[in-house]
Amino acid sequence: MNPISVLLVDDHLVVRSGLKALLGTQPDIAVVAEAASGEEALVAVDEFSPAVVMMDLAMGAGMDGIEAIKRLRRRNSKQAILVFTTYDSDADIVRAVDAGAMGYLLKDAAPEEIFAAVRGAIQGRSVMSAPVASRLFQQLRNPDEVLTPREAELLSLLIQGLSNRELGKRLFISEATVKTHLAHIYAKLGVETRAAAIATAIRREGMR
Amino acid sequence: MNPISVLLVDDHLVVRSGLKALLGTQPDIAVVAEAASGEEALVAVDEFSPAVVMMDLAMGAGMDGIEAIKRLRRRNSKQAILVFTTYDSDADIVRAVDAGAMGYLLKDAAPEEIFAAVRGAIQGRSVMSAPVASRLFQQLRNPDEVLTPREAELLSLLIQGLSNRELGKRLFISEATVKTHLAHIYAKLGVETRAAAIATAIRREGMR
DNA sequence: TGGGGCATCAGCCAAAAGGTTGAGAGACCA
DNA sequence: TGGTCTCTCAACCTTTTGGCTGATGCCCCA
Repeated sequence: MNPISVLLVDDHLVVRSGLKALLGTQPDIAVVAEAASGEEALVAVDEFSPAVVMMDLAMGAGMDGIEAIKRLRRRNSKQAILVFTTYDSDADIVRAVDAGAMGYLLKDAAPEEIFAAVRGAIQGRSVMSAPVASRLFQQLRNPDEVLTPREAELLSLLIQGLSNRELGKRLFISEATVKTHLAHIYAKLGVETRAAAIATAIRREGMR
Repeated sequence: MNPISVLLVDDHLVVRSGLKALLGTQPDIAVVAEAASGEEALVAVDEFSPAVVMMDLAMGAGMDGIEAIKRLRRRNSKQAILVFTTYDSDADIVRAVDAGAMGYLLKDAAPEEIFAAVRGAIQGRSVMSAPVASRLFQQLRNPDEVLTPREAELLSLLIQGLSNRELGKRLFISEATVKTHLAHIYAKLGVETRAAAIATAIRREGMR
């Protein structure tokens, strides 16, 4: 049986070589190529046709991981794509799955978890880190936590640091309405203050 | 000549093993121990007395890198401490240098840069990544905008969404003092509200 | 046709945050 | 030794925010 060929995509050299060293301990897994950006990843896939692509999402410059996943998917290529990243933001998870990722691993995952994900990927099994899975389940269980379009619009201005008065002017609504929306947003985000909402939104939701 | 003994501190296994593999290519550098948290780092320093400690700042749980650096410094230990982290926020840099770090490297640094930093560290030379250096230079040009260590510490908690009361409790100071610090931070960041400060800090400073 | 969700607004009150001024203690440095 | 910086705290006042209740109009859809 041939070993499973893997392409590593991460802009950090140390992460790539760490992952390579780790995967190298498994006889049935072989790292055949590395890439430091989305662009490089596309080229490497063409050249090496790996069975599995392990992809970081946040790449320093150029094409990010999500975009790279989308482009790979658009080619009808048969690689299984695993996201391997540091953060488990709801927005990132949703976007990655939507783009066509097969699994979602966090960088602090145990080695066995990583091996299992690679082996599972080529069999069409979806493996994800526990925190990631629990976030997904939570979203399924609590659909009420989804922001309405107007709330999302307000939130996107809120995280710019605007006051209630400014939000009202910008959205052509009264301060009272702003406060109503904010109360709903806080409830959905599970916070009590505007400061926490901003912090949570920027981090957890990946908003900028 | 004995090789330079190095302790790696990072909560991510792949980063540790990547860094270990990288440093292993240099005959004059030897990784003698690894730690996954601040607590482990303190124990490992006692046990192995490394010449250089490479420390991540954001540790998943428990004591963070800054606190670990402070405690090492308090012991009069002679280790040179290098920060090795993903982000180059002004506040983190200020806090790390203040805590007693010898150098500040980013995880996407070139191997040569990392080797040079380790070798420089034991000679008392301070080596830092280019983006970090340029931030420091910019701070030198605009000294009025540089946060003091205490302000940086406060800001790092502020962007977690804490209230004034919580900030006070966490830092063992009164709310009055918190408000004084906040006023100074706002002035330095060029904002007027806490919301804007959080938004600015997270974006401009790359803070998380 | 009657809910239900969404967006809008008002008023009231309590809590939190922000602006200002002033001040003391300790560190550092010229 | 005097000046400057940092960190600490207080009192006072204004503005902003948050919590609550209740209400209207609209649209969709069962």
